Parts: sequence; structure tokens; C-alpha cells
Amino acid sequence: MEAPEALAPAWIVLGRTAGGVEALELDADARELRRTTVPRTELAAWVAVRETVHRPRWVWSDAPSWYGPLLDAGVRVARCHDLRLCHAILRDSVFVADDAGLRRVVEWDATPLAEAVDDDSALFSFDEGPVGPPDDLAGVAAEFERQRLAIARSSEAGRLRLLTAAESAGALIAVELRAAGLPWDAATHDAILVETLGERPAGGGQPARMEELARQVRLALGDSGASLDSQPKLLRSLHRAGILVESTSRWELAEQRHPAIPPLLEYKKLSRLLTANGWTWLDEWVRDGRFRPVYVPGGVVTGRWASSGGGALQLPRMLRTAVRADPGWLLVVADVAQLEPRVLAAMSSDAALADAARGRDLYSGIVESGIVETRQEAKIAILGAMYGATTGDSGRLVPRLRRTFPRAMSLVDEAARVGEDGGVVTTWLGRSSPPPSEGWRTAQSQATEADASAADQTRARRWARDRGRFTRNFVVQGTAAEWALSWLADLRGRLDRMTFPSDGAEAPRSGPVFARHPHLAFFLHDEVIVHTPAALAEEVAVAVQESAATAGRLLFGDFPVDFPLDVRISRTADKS
DNA sequence: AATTCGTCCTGC
DNA sequence: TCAGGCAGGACGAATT
Repeated sequence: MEAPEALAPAWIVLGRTAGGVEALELDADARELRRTTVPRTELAAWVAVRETVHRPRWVWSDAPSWYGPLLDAGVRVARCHDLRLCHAILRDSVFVADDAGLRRVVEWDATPLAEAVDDDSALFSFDEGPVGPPDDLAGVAAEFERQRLAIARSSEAGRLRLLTAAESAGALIAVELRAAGLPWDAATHDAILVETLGERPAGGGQPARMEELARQVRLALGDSGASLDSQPKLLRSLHRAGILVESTSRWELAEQRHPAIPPLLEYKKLSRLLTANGWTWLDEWVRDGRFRPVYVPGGVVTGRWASSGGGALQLPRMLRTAVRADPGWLLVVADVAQLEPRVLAAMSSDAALADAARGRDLYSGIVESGIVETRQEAKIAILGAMYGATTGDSGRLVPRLRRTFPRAMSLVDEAARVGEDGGVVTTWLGRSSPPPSEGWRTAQSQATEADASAADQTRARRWARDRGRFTRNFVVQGTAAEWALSWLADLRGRLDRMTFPSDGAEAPRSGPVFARHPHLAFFLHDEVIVHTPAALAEEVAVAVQESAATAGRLLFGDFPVDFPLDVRISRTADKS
């Protein structure tokens, strides 16, 4: 080999120069081994060799800008450290006491890359500041050293290592998900649209069924010119017809008894489908049989992913039959049952809640424990506990949970108290909530002064409770996101190790990089879809389960909580 | 004319 | 389906 084993790099830091790329190879203790300049055109091949020989952790400013082009060139890597994402975590984490100067470096507080990339004007504007983090080797290596030290000096170094590794794995997976795409059958989608909306109008105008429904509504209202697409105008038309609603929202309309209401509700439903996921969406987002949304790891304060473009977070259920595996391939669709309460049980060491959850539907387990009558009650009670409900059925049921699951409830109650007091809360692995805004703190301190008005005090209390609900949910939602990232990262590794049957299915349309392995095709909070050669589908289904168990052990050790999955093997991603 | 705000609906 | 957390996107209306 070209590099002697003794000099095998554990880390390779990449930075950009005018003509190409500079690489700094480091050993396991981050001591410098070599510096190399690589012409841009040779980067993919250079990376491929080192990946094959050494499997280093690639250290770069951000995964999309580095890994996107590498993947396009057919090169995958196993591990990376995404400095931009990890900076955001370490900057805010209360587990970082000695930050090695990390919090003083503002240039790494860049806007999420997807925003910068999507906004063409940012490329040409000079007054909006940097669109991305620093990218020269000196700047990148310095930030890496700060992050390395910040983690190493933390009393919770193990958790932060896990979190930064999981976050970085997520960064790779997000790029790969976009490159692979979700197999999408445009013909099925079109058939659903035609069946639901009616034929697509040739020369503009509305689909046939919507047109007919609109006619029925106008007839029933006795208002031939009624506008159904403008909320204020529709509201006025309804009032003129004697339908005295305060809004045009579905639940309020549904309470009314009037012949115009059923066709109006149906019209609104169809209108929603047409505008959000109609033919325009299909033309714009589905190419070559793939839906390729932009995933934004760490895009949500809690650590959940966001998405940008295509509405990947809101694929309507009725379109899931359009998600269709390539010929000879299958989809393995898996989601976790009640992830968040299970995570809560584990992080609070609440054995009673873990018992109620074990091996079955958690809500049924709570019913069996006797504190509520029905599964539905159990569900709204648990959701109320995690979201901070104080009124209604949910708020009424929460006190019962407090008696039966005191440890779990005190964890979320304490998180809410800290938030109301202006404090910071932290997930299991160390992602901390942002501190309260200046305006929030000002409102709180003003409300305690002698001349504070009743309105000031009311507002301050409301804002305090709002923030308490946020921090209450933050610890659970954020830790669930950490579990999900661990699940995903472990699964990715298992899928890569599976061998493609040589005489098996034809290559998928996902591109050459994904032609030889089952690969992740979709991820949303607690659900994954794997696109796999049919012969490997059973093996993939097992791997998905094993990865869930591994994620549980990785985060919570031996604490006896399980994470049962609903796993389906199918041509489509239909939910039964 | 361009940008921001508010409403509504989808997902977890 | 209301309450109670986190999102994205479309659209019309209001604002600049």
C-alpha cells in the first residue's frame, strides 16, 4: 500500500484552496501525519483510495458541499465529522464547560446550508454575510481542534462523542437519501389524482370533480359568484347564506347543518390535494421515477430533521401507494410504535412505564395498568403529558399518570419548570435548548417590578408557560431524534454490508452508487423506508429490527425498554 | 411590484 | 376534534 500501516490516518481533514483541495491526515490522537494537496479533478479517486484502505473519519465543513459531489462521482464514505452541525451542538450544550474557544468563533454559526443553496440571490449578494462556514484548511483544522478539545474535556465526553457521530452520520445519510431518492410511480400518482379530482383540465381551469363540487356549493348557498378559494370572501358568502361560522376551518364547518357544507368540505379536501401534491408538484419533484426532497439534518431546534422543498414531512397518506419499488426490488417500511413515551421511560428510568410499553402497544399497556378506561384515553393522556396540556380531557387525565409513572412525569415536569424559569434543558446525549430570547427575559423581569400592569403580568405568565411547554417537549422530542439517528446510522452500516445477489434483480434507477446494496430511501422522525433487491428484503427487515435494538442499548444501556417496530415488506409504502 | 403576515392543512 | 409540542408549503390579504 502507498501508506504504511503505522501512518494510517484516523482522521482526514479537508479544506478548499483556489486550485483544489488540501488534506491533513491525523492519527488517532490527532497528531499530524501528512499534508497533501489534491487537484480538484483527482479528489474523488484520492478519497476512494483512502476510504478503502483506512476508513478514516472525514472531517469537513459540511457534508452537502463535500459529500454531494463525491457521491455524484460514485464515491461513498462510511464516517465523517460535520463541523457545521457539530459546532451548533457543542456551542449550546451544557455538557461543554471548557469550550476551547469554540463559542467565540461566530463564523461557524452559519445559516443552514439548504437555505443558502436554495436562495440563488445569496450567491450574488454581498450584504448578507457568509453563506457557509469557512472552508480553508487552516480554518477547518482549527475548528476541528476546538471541537475535539471541547468534547474531550467534557465530563460527558462519551455522550457528546455519540451525539456528534450520530449527527454526522445523519449528514451523510441525508445526502445519500437525496441522491438515491424515493422510488415514485408517477403513473400511479396521476391515476390517484384523476380518480380523486377528475380529469386534468387541458387548458387551465379546475379539474372536473372540483368544478362540480364548486357548482353544488354555490347552488346551495344561492350565490352563483361565491369564491371558495379566498377565506375572507368565502366567510362573507357563508354569512350571507346564514351560516354563522367564525372561520372556514374544517372542524368548525363540520358542526354546521347546511346543504352547502358537505360539498364545501369535499371541495376543500380536493383543493388541498391539488395545490399541495397535484400535477404541478409531480412535474416539479418527481424525475426519473424518484422523489428527491432536500433533507436538513439538525434543521429543527430539538435535533429533528427538517426538509426544504417538496414537502417531504407531509406526504399525504393517500399518495403512499405511489411510492413503488423498482422491478425486482421491494420496499421495507418500518416505523417505531410510540417512540417518544418509550424514550421518556428510558431517560427517566421509569420501570413502570417501560413495563407498560414492553412488547406491545404502549397505550394498551397503560389501559391494562388500570388508570384509564380506553386506549384513546391513554393516548391523549400521554400526549398531554409530553406536550404540556393543562385543560380538556388530556389535562384532566395527566394527574393520573403522575401517580402511576412518577419518575417519567417528574422528568417532564421538571423540564417545564426549568423552561418557565428561563433555564436551559438538555437531551439525553447533550443537545441543549436555546436560551430564552432577550424579549422573553425582559418581559419576565418587567412583570416583577412594582409598576407592572396586570397585562404585563398576564403576558409574562403566558410566555413563561409557553416556554415551559417547549422545554418539556424538547427533552423528549430531542432524545427521540437522537435514538432515531442512532437507529438510522446503525442500519446504514448493516445495509452496506449486505451483498447483492450477482444474478439477481436489475439495477435500480437510483444510480450506480446504490445499485449494489439495499439503501435507505426515506426517513421521517420515526419511520424509514429501505429500497432493496427482493431477495434481500427479509434480511433487511431483520436488520431494521436489530438496529432498533442496538440504538436502544447504545443510548440507554441495559435499561429494560424495548422499541418494537411495525415492519412491512411490500411493493408500495401503503399504510394499512 | 415585492415582501411579509395570517390561515389552513398535512406530517410526526 | 379542542386542548398541548415540533415542522413545511400554498395561497390570499395586508403591508411596504
